[in-house]
Amino acid sequence: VITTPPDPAASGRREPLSRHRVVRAAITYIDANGLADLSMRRLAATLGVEAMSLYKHVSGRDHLLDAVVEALLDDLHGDPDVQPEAALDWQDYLRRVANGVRRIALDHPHCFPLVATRPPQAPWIRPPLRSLPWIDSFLRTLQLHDFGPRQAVDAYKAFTSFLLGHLLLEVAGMQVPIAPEDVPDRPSGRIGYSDLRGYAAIRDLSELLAEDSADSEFASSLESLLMRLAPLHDGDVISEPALRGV
Amino acid sequence: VITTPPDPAASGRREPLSRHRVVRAAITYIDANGLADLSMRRLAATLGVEAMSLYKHVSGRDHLLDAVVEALLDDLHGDPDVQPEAALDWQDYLRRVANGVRRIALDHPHCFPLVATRPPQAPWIRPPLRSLPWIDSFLRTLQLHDFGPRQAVDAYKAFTSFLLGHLLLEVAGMQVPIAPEDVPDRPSGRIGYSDLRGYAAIRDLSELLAEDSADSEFASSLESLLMRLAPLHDGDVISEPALRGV
DNA sequence: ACCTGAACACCGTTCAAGT
DNA sequence: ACCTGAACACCGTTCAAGT
Repeated sequence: VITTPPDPAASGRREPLSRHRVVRAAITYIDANGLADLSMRRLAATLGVEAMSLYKHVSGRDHLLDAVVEALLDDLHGDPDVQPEAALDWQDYLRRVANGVRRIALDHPHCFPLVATRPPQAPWIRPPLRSLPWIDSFLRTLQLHDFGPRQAVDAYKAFTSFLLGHLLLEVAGMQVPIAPEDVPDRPSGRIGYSDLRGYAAIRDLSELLAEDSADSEFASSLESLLMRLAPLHDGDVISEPALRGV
Repeated sequence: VITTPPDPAASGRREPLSRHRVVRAAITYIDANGLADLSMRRLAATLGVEAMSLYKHVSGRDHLLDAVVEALLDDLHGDPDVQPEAALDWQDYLRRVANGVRRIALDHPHCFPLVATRPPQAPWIRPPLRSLPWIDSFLRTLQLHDFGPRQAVDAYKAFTSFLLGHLLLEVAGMQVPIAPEDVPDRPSGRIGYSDLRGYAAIRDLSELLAEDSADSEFASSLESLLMRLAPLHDGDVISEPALRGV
């Protein structure tokens, strides 16, 4: 279960255990063993230290999990692919951000539920685009591309709903527990073909249901969102229906 | 913290504590005290019983939480508003189901994260439409309204993504913890206006961001999804873009 | 048949004590 | 200054014992 052995006789045995090192170790641990297995005691063991030492750097389990989320978002925010300057137009920018967030989800499937579901620090912060730097550059970039204030905010809302729904379901489809606290293996209670007696519609469509269409689903749903946002931006694409006031 | 007192001298003191009663008590407890506060011991106290008695009926905390989800979905599945026969056409059916699921979310904001994030029992099951009866009637109803097998499944996927993203964010915006395990109150770490120094775009748009547009956002995004699904159904509405193959 | 007391192996977190 | 041992108040879960 332990990922890294306590590092008993490594070179610099007394590396002073910074906050950064604790958070990084947590990400590694979650990626390897799942969120359900993470405890302060076990994480500490990974670092060759006792649980109580962690409290000098993270002030509690909850704050540690928040720090994990922040670290992942900061990594992405620094990615050259998602810099406003890298984008040709606003559609290109949204595609880059969308694919960047999706990369977090696919690279850290055990961590993503945390990004998606940790309670935001303010009611207007919407996962998964949930750090102040992200929200600020997102809004600023759209306005740079001629979105008005209301349009930029509407786009933020629609875009985050889209990302959250798709990516949480994509990660769930990888059979990673979505709920942070969950047990990773549920050998019992798993539904098999034989449980579908009485559910003819499901049985008839079972191959289609099981088909992994996450890639094309994500892409086409994103394009559909871009089309929906276009009339927001300027009236030249489609006049009906407007996003507002339905 | 305790909702219902242990019922010390009520009429039928020896009501025999069925599975149904345990699950119902759990829903009541979560609605009142939040998911974070639910423990087997505390729930038992609510029923005037010791924790160990619960295990005769629910086989563990995880199964109890699954049973809560199932109960909420079963309630909705029995609602006359969402019966296939009640719907005028497929758009009307999807609107009814969407609003039904939204009602669960708004009536039980502390429970909904469970519906959204409990690991599904099979990879092709997509929260929040996650019970076999629901999936079966959903697919059957769409096919009744001339959706082909592939179109029905695509609609299931797009519809669930839409519901999950919107409703999870709407509930989060009510400041209910999204993550099942979380502490409900975080007095520290809450972002206020003064923390926005350096984030001019956020500060400029703060009233728009804080505006509660959940109703219109849900409605207009739903209409947008219906438009997107229409060409799937038959070619008569819009020819471009098709959902598939983008 | 139904419920419970006591116990087990864990948690997160605290604080005075060690080095 | 940094880490730890021991302790506290909890968990979920088990099992033999009570009624």
